Order: sequence, then structure tokens, then C-alpha cells
Amino acid sequence: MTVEGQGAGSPRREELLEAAYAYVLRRGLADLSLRPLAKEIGSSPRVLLYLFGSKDGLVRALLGRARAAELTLLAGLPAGDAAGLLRALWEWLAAPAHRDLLRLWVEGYGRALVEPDGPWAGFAAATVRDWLAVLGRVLPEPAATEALAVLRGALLDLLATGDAHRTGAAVAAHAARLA
Amino acid sequence: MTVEGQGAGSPRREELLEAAYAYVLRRGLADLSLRPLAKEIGSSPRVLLYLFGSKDGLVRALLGRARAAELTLLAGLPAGDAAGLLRALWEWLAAPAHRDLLRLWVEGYGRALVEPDGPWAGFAAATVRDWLAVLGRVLPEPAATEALAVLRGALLDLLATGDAHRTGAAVAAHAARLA
DNA sequence: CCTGCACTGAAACACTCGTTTCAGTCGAGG
DNA sequence: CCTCGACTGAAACGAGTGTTTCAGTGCAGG
Repeated sequence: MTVEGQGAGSPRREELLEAAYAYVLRRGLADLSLRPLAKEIGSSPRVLLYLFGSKDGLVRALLGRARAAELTLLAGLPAGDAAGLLRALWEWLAAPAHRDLLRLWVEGYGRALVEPDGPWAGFAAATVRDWLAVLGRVLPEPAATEALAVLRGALLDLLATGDAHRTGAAVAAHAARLA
Repeated sequence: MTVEGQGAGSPRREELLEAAYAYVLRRGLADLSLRPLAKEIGSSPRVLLYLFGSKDGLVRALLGRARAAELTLLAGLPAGDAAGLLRALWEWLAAPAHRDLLRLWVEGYGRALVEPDGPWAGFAAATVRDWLAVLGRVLPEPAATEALAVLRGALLDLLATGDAHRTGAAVAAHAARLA
């Protein structure tokens, strides 16, 4: 992992990264542009380039920030049986407060598939690995991959249709079969 | 559905749409640009704008073309039991020949979630509806939503990791439970 | 022949983009 | 005081964007 920009670990960098992260959660990463972003978080394109090296460096930092949020979730999970774990994960995924993060997550996932190069590289594969590691602790294959698929598929469905009842019932049915 | 551009149903339009569709399957929709596209399919930005009205009109037409490919698949499915249907769908999804189309599909899905306006609007919700209609004919809720989730989740996994064996086993395990 | 219509090429317009150049400001260390 | 390095503002650069304007083709129907 190479150093991005000049002020690699500076507090100002962390501060701006957090502000940019909040901005990106609202507006998405797809047509992110330095000038509007800088204006809204009280900075300038010049400074962002100085601190992150390039726009790609900034995007990588933002994606890293999103993955950190994901890892925090996975680390703070209650230990228990497979069915309980699945229900806890779905509760988190379905929470309206996490909607923005998950939309960003889907966007990054999609882009990583289409453009294997660029700042997105590896993002999709990394999250599969992270989640599978957690599920693999309580479920053998192929049940772990299947459970991950149910969670991710139901999440896509929920984000597109907003139907928390139907998607929640599908996850619950799968969890019940694991008890 | 309003008319896009001047030559709404002209053969030249269909021809260029098909060429543009092939181009987009290879390069993705994310940073599609008129000048490079036009050059590669033997046309000009001027003509694309004339036939499709605007870039957004072209993108809408391309997304419509992708959805048509999806509907063709769903219409040509062998009638049978739920387990057989699931296996047939997965066989199609996992086929390397369809990899490009499915990447495009994930890309459109992700963008539609982040930008509810714009040419992508409704794309994500529409495909959920299409697939659920097919699965709903052989499975009651919540099993239909669950089966859709398994297929979509396993597809995301496959596209990210390329692990056809693991993802295929997960879908097979789910199908076996439906028999 | 002529008019109209579908279509196209070249060039320009009015941007926005990421990035660079240059000229600073500011506080800490010697 | 002076210098050094972290940081920043203003402006410009060159490239690329979707779109428009204008001036045509070439071919069908009258």
C-alpha cells in the first residue's frame, strides 16, 4: 500500500476524508467531481489533490473508509448460532439508517466488476471474502455461500423495491431452516 | 413512452443501437462517451443525437435493449418444477457467454439505486418484477423471493470471485431443498 | 425537374474535468 | 530574525463533454 499524497496521516486529511465520505454517502461515487465536493465540505480542489495525491487516491481512500465501516459491523456481531447470526445481519442490512452506506456499497461493487482496473479494483472480491469469513465460522460450505447469497440478494431486492416485509420474510424463512 | 429522437423506428436506428449495445457490453455504461462510441461503430455524435434525441435517450434505449435480452431468456424457459427452473436459470447465469451482459446488468442496477432520476430510473425495480413473476408461478412467497435472492446473490459472488464451483454448489443445495 | 425528407459531416459553443503553476500564508525550530 | 515545511488561494492548461448550427448529401414521390 503506497502513500497517497503528501499529508498521508495528517489530522486535516482525516477530517476532510470524513466530510467527503458523508458527501459521497448522499450523492454517490459515480459522478463525483472535485470542485462541487470541495465547495460543499469547505475546501478546494487544490487541497484535496495535495492531501490525496489524485482523484483516484481520494476515491480509494473513500472506498477504504466504506470498507472500514463494513468491517466494524462484522467485528461487533453477537456470537451465537447460524440462525441468530443471519437474523442479526439482516436486521443491520434492513435498517433505514444504513440505506445510504449500502447504496454506496452496491455502486462500488458494480463498478468494480465493470472496471477491474482503477480505484475500485478488488472492492467486490474483498467484501465477498470478509462476509464469507464471518459466515464460514458458523456454517459449512455450501451453506455459508448460500446464506451470503440470500443476504445479498435480499438486500438488492430491498434497495430496489423498498419492500422490507417481503424481503424480511424471505431471509427469516432461510434462517428458520438453519435453526 | 415518448418518442426519442427523430428516427424513432428507422432501420438505421436499430442497426446503430445493436452496434452500440455490443460496444457497451464490452466497455460498460459508466463512462460512455459519444465520440469514442460513434467512431468505433462507424457513425458520428451528430447522428446518434439525431436518432436518439440525446445521450440520455441513447442510454435509455441501451438499457431497454438489455432488458429485452433478459425478457427473452425468461420467456424461453422450460416449464417444470421449481427445482428444475432454478437449475435452468443458474445454468444461464453462470454461462461464460453471458458474463458481459450480466456485468452490464449489475452496473445498471447499481446506478439505478444511486440515481433514482436519469435514464437508469426504474431499471432495478423492473428486473426484480420480471424475475419474481417467473419464480412466482412455481413457488409461493416467501420461497419465491428467497429463490430470487439466492440466484442474484450467487451471481454477484460469481462475478466478483469467478468461483463457479462454490457458487454453483450453493445454488444446487437450495434447488435440492425445493424438489 | 423539383420539392421535401431522412440523414450526415465539420465546426463551433459553452461548458466541466483533473491537474499544474505560481505565489503566497502561517506557525514552529534553530 | 530567519528559514523551513505544511498548507492554501487564484488562475490557468489542455483535454474532453453533450449539444447546436449550418450546410449540405442523396433519394423518394409528385
